[in-house]
Amino acid sequence: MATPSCGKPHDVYAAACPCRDMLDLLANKWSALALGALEDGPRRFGAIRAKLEGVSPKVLTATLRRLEEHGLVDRTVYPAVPLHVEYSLTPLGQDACEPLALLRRWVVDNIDRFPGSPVLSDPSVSVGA
Amino acid sequence: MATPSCGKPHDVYAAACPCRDMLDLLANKWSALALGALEDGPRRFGAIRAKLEGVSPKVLTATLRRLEEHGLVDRTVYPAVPLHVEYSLTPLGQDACEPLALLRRWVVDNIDRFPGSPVLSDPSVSVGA
DNA sequence: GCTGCTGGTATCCAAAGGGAACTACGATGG
DNA sequence: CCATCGTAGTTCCCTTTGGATACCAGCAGC
Repeated sequence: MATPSCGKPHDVYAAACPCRDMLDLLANKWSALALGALEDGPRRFGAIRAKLEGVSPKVLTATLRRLEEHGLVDRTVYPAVPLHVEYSLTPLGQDACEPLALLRRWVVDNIDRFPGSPVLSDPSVSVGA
Repeated sequence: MATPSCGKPHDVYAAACPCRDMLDLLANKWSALALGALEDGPRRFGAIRAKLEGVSPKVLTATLRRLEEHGLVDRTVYPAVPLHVEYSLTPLGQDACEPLALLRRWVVDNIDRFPGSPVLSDPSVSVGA
């Protein structure tokens, strides 16, 4: 159990607990995807951008910087000729990937159960064809 | 493994996949907290609001409506005198709680590893005393 | 000197988040 | 009769974040 220095147990439901900020950081679409993109090893900005389809460079930069600030990713610049920047997970970031990977996976595995998926209501579409 | 009816595997990294929307819904601070607040059974609006310290009624309403729309929670109105509204998890919502609970728990368990936690840099505070 | 590659900023606009006050409803009660 | 309370929101306004597009810097090669 968390043994906080503040003398009371950490609780994501408490507004003042730093947990709240961490949850806000991790419980975020782009953070969850970006960390997942680094699971297989370091990646360059362009590669992450390509993997996270639809992310704008501004938002991706902001997301990565925020993750870096909180010690979840490392940013390494190789000042070679075409400039080369690599992002990688810190040990903490790797650990954080586990629950996020489970969440991403749960979504993928259960998406067809959601109402509103055009999928469910139309048996005529070729299933698994 | 997800066997999507669309013929190709679902992928949260694909911009066009409905998974993206689901991830956006679940990978959200207030959604994660609100679903967790309903894990122990139905709760009333006021109770949820009290548990999720710091949430404004506007945002809570929006969050719950969005979860309801996507079939994760049920909203039941008891038109008694003082008006009574209960929110509860659907089976899908209950399932979604598992990965979210793991995430919340990971945050609580690992918060002290984060740099920037005032905690780490000050051994004078009684840790686990 | 122009193009291309890489890794971003700058700019602008729309959407979401957040705080505080206000509404509707009927019971209760002075 | 009017005021007050409790519940569950809604409305307003402002700030923050997200998102799309355009542009910039440094250097290789042509």
